[in-house]
Amino acid sequence: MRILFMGTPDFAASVLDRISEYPDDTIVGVLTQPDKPRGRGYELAQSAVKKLALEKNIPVYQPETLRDNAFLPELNALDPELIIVAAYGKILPLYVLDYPKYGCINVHGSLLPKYRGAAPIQRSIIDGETVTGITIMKMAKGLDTGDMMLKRTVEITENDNFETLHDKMALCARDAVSEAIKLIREGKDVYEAQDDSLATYAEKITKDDCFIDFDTDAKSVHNRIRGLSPIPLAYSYLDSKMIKFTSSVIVSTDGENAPESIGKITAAVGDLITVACRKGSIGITGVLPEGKKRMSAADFIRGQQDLAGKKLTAK
RNA sequence: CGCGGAGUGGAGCAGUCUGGUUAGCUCGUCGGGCUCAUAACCCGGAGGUCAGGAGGUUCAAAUCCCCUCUCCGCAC
Repeated sequence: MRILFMGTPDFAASVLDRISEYPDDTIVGVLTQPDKPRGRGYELAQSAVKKLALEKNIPVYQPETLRDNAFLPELNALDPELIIVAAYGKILPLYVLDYPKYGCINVHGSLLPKYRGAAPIQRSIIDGETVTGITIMKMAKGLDTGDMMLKRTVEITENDNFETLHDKMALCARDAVSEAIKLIREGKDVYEAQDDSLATYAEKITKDDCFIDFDTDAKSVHNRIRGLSPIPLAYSYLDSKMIKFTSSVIVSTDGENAPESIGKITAAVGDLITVACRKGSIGITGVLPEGKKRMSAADFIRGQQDLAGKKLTAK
């Protein structure tokens, strides 16, 4: 089958890595987001998918826009029979969706119709979910609203963070996609409509999402920290400097704390910085201070004086 | 040339603004002691050309000036 792949981040690259190995299929091309000046010094950065595609000598296309038939000439030339989309980051116009004989298949990182949108993996951890999964669906006009073809569940353990869950999801996604391709090839693909009334949305993670409000229970704080680790990382401010948290443990879930002590560092001993939440307290085990490198709580404590008693604040 | 922080014994930091005795702290490490025992405690030791430049200023530079390299945070 002639397959056109569309995707951008790591998650998508993992899927591409798998399907590009199948002898029965040919990846005729890859669409990914254009290189953009990113990072310190505004250096041009290539997407994970682009890097992989270049390694595998797959033609890469990086159109700024697909609208107004902008990609139609290339589409005609590539003539894909199936389009597979995984976190591409652009809306596909109808002329693209309708082109391939077998349609456009999307790999999404949640059990739809829950967590439609850009950041399902992070959001599911932040919300404290214990199960999530991969859904393969036929793409429709709306955002992640298409009819579903197959689902695979993935367990979220208490110690999963964005990275570990992401990796599990990526592995699962590769399997799901290859199975989907097989079903399509055999004509055994069947679809089920989503129940829109159960839909929830996992919006893109913003800076506001990363700020930790300790005025909540310890578990929520922990979920936020792990859901955003190792990137972009949850943060707060200590002595007017930003400090991010790379990992944490729940110290206690009980005990209401007085409003004035919320966010206060109650202890900084060994490898644990204990912070009071509204309910219970959280133990920070890894930090990234502004201008510094990632380090363990123990290292941070060593270099600080009188950590205990200080307060984590909003700016 | 987007903004900013930082390079000091193995680790994390202080000292730099207001140059000047043996470069300090919390750990780690090595040796010894105490102890039924210990990651605890006590004593002692090793380990640094203060990122680099046979640069500049000075009687004197980790500290002030210049150049290079590297790392990092923000923003995008």
